[in-house]
Amino acid sequence: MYNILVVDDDKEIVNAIEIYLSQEGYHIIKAYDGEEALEKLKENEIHLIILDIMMPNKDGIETLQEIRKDKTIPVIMLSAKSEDYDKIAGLNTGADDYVTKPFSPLELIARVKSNIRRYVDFSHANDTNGKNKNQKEKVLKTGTLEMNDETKKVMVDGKDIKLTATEYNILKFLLENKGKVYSIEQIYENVWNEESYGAENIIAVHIRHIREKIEINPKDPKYLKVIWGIGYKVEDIQ
Amino acid sequence: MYNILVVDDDKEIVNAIEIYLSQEGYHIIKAYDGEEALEKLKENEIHLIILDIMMPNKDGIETLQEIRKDKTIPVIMLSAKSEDYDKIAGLNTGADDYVTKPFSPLELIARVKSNIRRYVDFSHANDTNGKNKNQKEKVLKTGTLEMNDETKKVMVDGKDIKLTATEYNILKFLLENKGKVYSIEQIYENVWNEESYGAENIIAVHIRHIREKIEINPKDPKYLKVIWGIGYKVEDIQ
DNA sequence: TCCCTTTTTTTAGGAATCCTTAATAAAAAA
DNA sequence: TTTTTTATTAAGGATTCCTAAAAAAAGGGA
Repeated sequence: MYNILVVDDDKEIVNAIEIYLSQEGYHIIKAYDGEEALEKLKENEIHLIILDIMMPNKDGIETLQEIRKDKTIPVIMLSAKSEDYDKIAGLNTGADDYVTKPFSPLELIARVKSNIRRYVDFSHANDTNGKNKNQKEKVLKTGTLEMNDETKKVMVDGKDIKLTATEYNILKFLLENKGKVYSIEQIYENVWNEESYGAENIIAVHIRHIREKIEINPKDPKYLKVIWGIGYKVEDIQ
Repeated sequence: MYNILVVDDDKEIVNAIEIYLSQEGYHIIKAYDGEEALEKLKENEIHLIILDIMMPNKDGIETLQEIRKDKTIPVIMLSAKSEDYDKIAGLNTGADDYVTKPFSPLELIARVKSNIRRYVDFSHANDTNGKNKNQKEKVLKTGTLEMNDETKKVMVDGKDIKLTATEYNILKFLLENKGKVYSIEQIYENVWNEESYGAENIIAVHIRHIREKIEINPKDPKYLKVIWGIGYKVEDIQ
């Protein structure tokens, strides 16, 4: 079975997580600060890490950066509700997912399962060719539209495009899944990490802004297309 | 259908909740304190729990902690007005959601549905073999008719077909069950997720539209056939 | 901290597209 | 032929999407 490293200075939370996840058949290894986490990571074979952001000694973001120097295992960040700055910082430094406290046990379980599945699926899928798919593709591309997720630069026809954070995230999500059609709800839930609740126009507005920036003729989009009654997609162009 | 355990010492509230939720097709099991709740939980297969925080004998938080020792089903906490301390305490001890009293029936129903959708529908689907059973086959096919449910593309003889959302859903339903014959009522109920109520022509109209798009000769359909007096089917062709 | 700028969300109106209804025609069964 | 069932057609009414602009929130610099 899989070993999960749980890192949080709040012992109650660590214990609670242990209860939830061990019921699902995972084996839990605990750490209470960043330093300890790095030690445990060396000593054990870990398949996934749950990492709190606010911690003494070495906080979650620093710890994550250390981890990422030589590991690509999935990391789920834990952050207190309102510190969404941390969310972004965490995600930009290599987290695979995040969960806000207080969190629902089932949500945590779902995310753990999903991240493990993705990780395991990918690592089995590509023994043959040299490229490691665990390292997510950093440059996303369709037609003449390019997005470099490391530098956060977006280009169309070789020209720089300046997107806002939200616009970037929406485009990134659709570009990572180019060709596939997603409903407004799905887009919202994937980009905001929250349940969508009547947030339909928000997407429409951002879509329009993105189109204004990446499309030659926003009224007849080449990349960001609507599938009437179903959702949106980014066209997959060779 | 789903069984919901409702726990509150106020019988009126329990009865009110029963009325709301049974109208939505849920089966309600009642308990009036924490001890009773734990008993009912042992005796029945419960899919979701609605749990009041303030109760005699054993309060909601204690009860929740007991539950969490060996169950991971979704729990929605009920808390009086503004005691948001309880909310947080409840969530940190493993609640998945909470609703404050007084609550609107619609809000409660929405949260129940959302929690069941997120955590119950999917959880049992992929235990046995590697493949997720909920993940239906992505590409549906019969003869030269192909449907890709990820890209929402439909092709006949290699040519793109543009269907509307409803047409797509009808064809998808019949294609997922190719060869089988469904009555107009069954098609309506499966595609609209509502009781069919004399809405017979609707299907006929859509069927005609689909035929116009996918059939060479709509009057003598090759794929979408009528079984006179019984219903429609999509022919299963190798 | 406050102010200014930028970004995000909300609101509202209009436009495009699709769904449903209803009426009639055609086909199959009785 | 009569009855029942399905097919066809066309027009409102309803959805869904687009657009603009203003309000609200977030970010940045003094």
